[in-house]
Amino acid sequence: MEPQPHILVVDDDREIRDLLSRFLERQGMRVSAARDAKEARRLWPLGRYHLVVLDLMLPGESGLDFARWLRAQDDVPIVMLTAMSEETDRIVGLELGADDYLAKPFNPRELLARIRAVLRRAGGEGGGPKEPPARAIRFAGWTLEPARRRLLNPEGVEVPLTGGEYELLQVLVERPNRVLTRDMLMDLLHNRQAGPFDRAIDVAVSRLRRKLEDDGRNPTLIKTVRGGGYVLAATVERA
Amino acid sequence: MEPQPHILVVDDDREIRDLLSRFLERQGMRVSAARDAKEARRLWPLGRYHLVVLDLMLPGESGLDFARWLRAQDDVPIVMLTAMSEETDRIVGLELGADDYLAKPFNPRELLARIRAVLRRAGGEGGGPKEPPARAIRFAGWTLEPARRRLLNPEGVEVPLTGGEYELLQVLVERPNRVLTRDMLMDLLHNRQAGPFDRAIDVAVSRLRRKLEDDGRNPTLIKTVRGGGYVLAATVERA
DNA sequence: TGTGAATTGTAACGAAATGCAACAAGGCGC
DNA sequence: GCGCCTTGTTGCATTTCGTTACAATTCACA
Repeated sequence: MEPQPHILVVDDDREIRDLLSRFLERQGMRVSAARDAKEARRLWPLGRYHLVVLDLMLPGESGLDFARWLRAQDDVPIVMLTAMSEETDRIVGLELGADDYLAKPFNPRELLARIRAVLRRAGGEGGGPKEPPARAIRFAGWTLEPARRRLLNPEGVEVPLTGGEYELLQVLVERPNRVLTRDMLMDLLHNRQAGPFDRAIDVAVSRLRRKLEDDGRNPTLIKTVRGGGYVLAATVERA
Repeated sequence: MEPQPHILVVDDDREIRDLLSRFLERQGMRVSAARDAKEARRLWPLGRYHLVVLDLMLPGESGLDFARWLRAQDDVPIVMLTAMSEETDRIVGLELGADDYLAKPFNPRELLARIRAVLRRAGGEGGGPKEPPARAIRFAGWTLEPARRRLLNPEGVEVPLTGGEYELLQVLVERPNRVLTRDMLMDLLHNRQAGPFDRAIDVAVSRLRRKLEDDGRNPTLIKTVRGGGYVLAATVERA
């Protein structure tokens, strides 16, 4: 296991700084806090931070500007906090390179979960065994190359996949012979819940099937489980 | 065959603990319950649990942390219960190694189904080696391939089965020469009870028989036990 | 053995779930 | 701003499966 993750919290609200410091430290992390971008800039070279929790609404220089500066320094993961729950803000933040986003007021526990998720994704935290194995994955003649994020057909020719199609296939391939409900797929792919009449997953599967040359009327690879979801019906092996 | 699975339920809601205890015990499982992580930790060494049902939202130490601890102890399967809003937690949970999850409020029957699925996937309990690779199953010349979710006739040609037909056949093949009542089949296939005039199973068997070229008037493979149910009359061997 | 009640087999029907083409909204590069 | 690409939505065709109806079979019992 990695030593302690070291977190930098940047927020002008003293109460939040203290709360987060206590809470995250109790969870086994080291925490430093800054009240604004200026102070954060001063702290930055003094420690090796694994992740920055950044309030967007800061006095003086905005959190977005500071995030931009951070990005220029290093690719440290950033989790943004903001009072505005507008989707656009989220987009702006994510485009800027934030790794996740949380609207205020937030549940510390949820922030913790996201911090951990981001750290794990960043490959920090002990290089857990859950890291994306960059090895090629073979199933039913096909090859999925996570390293290159591409799919090769049995003849070894690349079949172009869109981002969404790749993600879906990856999720399926990681759980072969297991029925994945639409809910789960929605969760794993988009972090959101499926509405009652949501057909997005069906359509995504349909599109993926076509690229895999799998006939939806009589599928071989991605089987439908009526009332259940979908299963990858194949044995997968990691090269 | 299998000893009683022993389940540990960790949830702070007394009503849920009681409900699950009663329900799962009625399904032939042994159940222990804990109200929080602390109590669960105390119970852990006292029993050999085959599976843990874990609420993510616990007072004191979070379910996520407890799951992490559990993982460090043992690779016991975990099924998580989550509130709808904890989307991130669900993701983190799965990444952490939970084997499945269910959003609250949940249907006990559905939980039961998932528990069974996870136990089955965990490959016979008792801490045997992991996941016996789903081998092909042969009976009376026919071959059922769980890995590909398909059926081959004695000539080796695939006979397309619908999802329901496949499930039914799988259930039968896993219990050869054993009479399965309609109730049992209904339970195993749909997690629900058969109504008094429920003919769904009969019709399903009829449809499956046709694909297996088994004459309903004089069946060879799937025999009818009047007043009882159905039996797969064949010796099965796993390749 | 004959008779009626139960039970089972299965064709037919229809509600619900799924496949997917067509459309639309938004992102991205120019 | 203007297309191209990606992806969600909608509508409709198709498939699946439960229900119903009725015929065939079995059983109890005279």
